[in-house]
Amino acid sequence: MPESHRPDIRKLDLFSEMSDENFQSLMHASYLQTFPPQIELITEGDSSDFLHVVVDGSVELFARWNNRETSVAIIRPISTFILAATLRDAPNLMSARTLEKSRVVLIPSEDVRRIFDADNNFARAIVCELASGYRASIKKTKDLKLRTSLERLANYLLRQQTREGGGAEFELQTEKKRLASYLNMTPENLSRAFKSLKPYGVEVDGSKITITKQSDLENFARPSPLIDDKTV
Amino acid sequence: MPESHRPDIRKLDLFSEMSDENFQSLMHASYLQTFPPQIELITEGDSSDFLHVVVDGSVELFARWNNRETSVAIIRPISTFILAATLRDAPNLMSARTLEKSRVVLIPSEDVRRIFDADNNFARAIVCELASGYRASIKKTKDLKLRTSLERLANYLLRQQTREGGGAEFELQTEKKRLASYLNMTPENLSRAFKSLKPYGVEVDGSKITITKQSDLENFARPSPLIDDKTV
DNA sequence: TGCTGCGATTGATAAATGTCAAACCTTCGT
DNA sequence: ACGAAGGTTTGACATTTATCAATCGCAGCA
Repeated sequence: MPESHRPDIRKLDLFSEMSDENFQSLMHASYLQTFPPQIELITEGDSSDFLHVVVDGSVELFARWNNRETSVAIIRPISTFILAATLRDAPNLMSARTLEKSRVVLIPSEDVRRIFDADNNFARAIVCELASGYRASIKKTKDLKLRTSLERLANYLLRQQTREGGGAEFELQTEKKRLASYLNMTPENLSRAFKSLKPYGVEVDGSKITITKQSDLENFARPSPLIDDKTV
Repeated sequence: MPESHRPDIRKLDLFSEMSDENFQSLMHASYLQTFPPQIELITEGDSSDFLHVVVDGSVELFARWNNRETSVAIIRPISTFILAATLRDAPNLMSARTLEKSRVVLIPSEDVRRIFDADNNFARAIVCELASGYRASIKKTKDLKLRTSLERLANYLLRQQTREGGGAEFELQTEKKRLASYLNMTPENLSRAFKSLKPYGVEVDGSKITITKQSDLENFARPSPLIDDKTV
C-alpha cells in the first residue's frame, strides 16, 4: 500500500497506540483500492477476509432478507468497518457498497488477528472499538423499539445538526431514499414525516434543513444521551 | 465470594482460558448476592461498577425512554451481562431486573479492566465475547428492520424450539407480555399473531407450543443463519 | 373455598405505516 | 438544449399495529 494515507489511518483510535513496527507490518500487507460508485464490496454471508478502512468517499452497510433491503449504516472517512467479523473469522452479517467513488484500504483479517495477539496496545484499542460499536448498536435498537418513525426522524435531525456543527442550517448529506431506509421507513413516509415536523420549526429545501424553532423540536424529540450521544 | 459457583463460572468462555491466579483474584474481589424477584439491579445511566454473572434465576435487560419501556434481552444462567459498559467504564445503556429469585455474582469493573491488561488469554476471550455480542445486536437490528412482527414471532418460535431441544412440543419459558415487548409488539398483537400462525401449524396452549407442520412454518418464517443462528 | 390481582384474550376502533400510481423535479449525459 | 433516468412528492387506499374496554382464566392467598 502506498504511503500517502498512512498518517491519517495511524491517527485512528484503533491504530494510534500500537507499535510502529506492527503498524507498518499491517500496512505492508494491505491494499489501497479505488472503487467506482455502487460497487458491492461485500456481500453478507461472505467470509471476512479483510478489515476495511474507508479513506475517501463513502460506503453504505446494508442487509437483505427475503427480497427486502435495509440500510444499517453509512461509513465516512476515516473509519473502519466489519471489525467484529474479522476478529471472529466469521461471515459478514452485512453487505457493503460504495455510494460514490471511494478509496478503501483492505487489511487482511489474518494479519489483524496476528497482530492483535502480538500487540497489547492494539488489543486494547480493539476492545475499545468493539465495545463502542456494540454500544452504538444497542442504542440503535433502543431508537428503533422505543420511538415512532417521526420521533426517530426528529432525533436524527438533531444528531445530524450536531455533526454538521450545530448551526440552524445544515445539510442532510444523504439521499432521502437512503435516510428513509436507515430510519426504517418508506421514502413516502419520510416525505410526510418532514411535513409533520414543520410545526416544530423544521424547514426542508432539498437536502438543506433549517431548524427555526430549536427548542420546540428538542421538546418534541426528547433526545437522550443514552440513545443519541456518540461518546457515551 | 463463596467457592461453590466458581467451577461453573470458570467454565464460561470468558474465563476458561485465563490463568488460575488471575481468575482467583477476580473471584476474590467479587460478591455473590441473592435477589428477590422484580428487583431493579441496574438503572440505565448508572455507572457500571460491576460485571454481572447470573448463576441462578433470570434477569431481564430492558430500556426506557419517554415513559415507554422495551425488553431487550433475558439473561439466564450462566452468563454475564453489561461487559461493554464495564470495559469502557461508561454508563449502562440498559436497566436490569430480576424476573425471579436470582443469584448474581458481582465482579468489580475495575478488577475486570485491571486483569484484562494483565492476562492475554482473558483479553482474547473478552474480544471474542464482545464481538459475539456486537454481532448478536446487529442480528437483532436486522430482525427488527427486515421482518414484520408476524415473521419475527415465527422465527422466534423456531429459535426457541431449537434451544429447547428441537422437538415439536416445547415451552416458551417467558411470559407472553415480556415476549411481546421483546419482539416489539403489544400483548394484544402477540395474541393475534399466534392465531395468525395457526394455519402454519402453530398450536398454543398456555406457554406450551406445539408445531404440527414444521416445514410449513419454516417456509413462512424463512429463518436465515445471518439473523437467527447463535454461533455464526 | 372463594377472593383478588394480574396476565391473556377478544372485539371495536384509531393511528401509524406501507403500497400503488401519477406527477414533478433534478441530474446527467448526449 | 434535450431527453432519459431516477429520486422526490402527493394523493388515494390498504395493511399493519396500537389503543381502549371488557371479559376470561388461572395462581396465590386469606
